[in-house]
Amino acid sequence: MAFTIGELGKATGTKVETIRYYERIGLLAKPERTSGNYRSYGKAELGRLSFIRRARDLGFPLDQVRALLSLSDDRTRDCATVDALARDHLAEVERKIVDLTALRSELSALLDSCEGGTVGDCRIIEALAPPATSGETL
Amino acid sequence: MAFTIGELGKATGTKVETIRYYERIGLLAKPERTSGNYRSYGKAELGRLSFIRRARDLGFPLDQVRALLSLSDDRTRDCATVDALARDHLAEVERKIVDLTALRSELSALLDSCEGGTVGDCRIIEALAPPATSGETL
DNA sequence: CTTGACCCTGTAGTTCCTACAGGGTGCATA
DNA sequence: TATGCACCCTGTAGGAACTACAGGGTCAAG
Ligand SMILES: [Zn+2]
Ligand SMILES: [Zn+2]
Ligand SMILES: [Zn+2]
Ligand SMILES: [Zn+2]
Repeated sequence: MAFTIGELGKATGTKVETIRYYERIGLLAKPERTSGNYRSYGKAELGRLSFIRRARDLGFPLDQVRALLSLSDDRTRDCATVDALARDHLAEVERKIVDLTALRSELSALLDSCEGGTVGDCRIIEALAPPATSGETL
Repeated sequence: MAFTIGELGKATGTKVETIRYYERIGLLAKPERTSGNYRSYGKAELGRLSFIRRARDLGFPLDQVRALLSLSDDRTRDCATVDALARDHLAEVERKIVDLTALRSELSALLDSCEGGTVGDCRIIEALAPPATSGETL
């Protein structure tokens, strides 16, 4: 029924240092200690850390995880805030996908255009170098 | 013909602090100084900083930018190394797109499944909470 | 001559961990 | 009992790529 920090880590896929870090920043409460000053965790902490990890896996940053945790405490409240948080995060993920997709096109166009040869002829370098105002070496 | 740091920043879309940062980490050489100890830049620095910025905009991390810069110096060399760098980076971008796309599906499925109501019924919270081993509040 | 925009240095903060260094603790084994 | 060894403790620093002060100088205009 009681875990050491290492066991809690194994159970949740979290490194020991990360758990201590979460404690330091107040995301996890300070747990009880054994006589030998080891942290001692129970089911409640396991649940809380699992929650945190799943939210992190979904890409929520820690401050949003914090918000989700405190929202989830009051089960009678309207879930609109939770949903808004998730919607915001989804929008952010979508923005990143758009950005990266544009990047991918640029990069692959660059790669397609390079035909090998010397750096002097490489289209990738050429694309990076500033527009030739007059013909001299960088 | 000579720019202040602010002018160089405006010309390249770079914050002044970022330029000083690049200098500190050796990505830009220490420029000349005016009598009043202001940094003074010329065309060459403008070109180099533009190169850096474009590479950054394409998502290359600074150490790869550094590598690209030093590769671009020797224009007679084979461009295979440049191309390999770009290919690696493209692969990385593609990995991120895959990850984010999976994330997007998960998030939007979650959002679709929530029908409003209280936090107690919210599917988003439910999906984050650990599998109910017995029915108690977190 | 004063105001304001700009510049200088140096340091600390951001995000989310991760990695030591320099110690204790707990359990098995020889 | 001594000795490993795996694990735990605290506290601090690093890493990526900036960003933001604080506490000053400099320069051009009015
Ligand atoms: Zn987000
Ligand atoms: Zn090439
Ligand atoms: Zn990359
Ligand atoms: Zn909901």
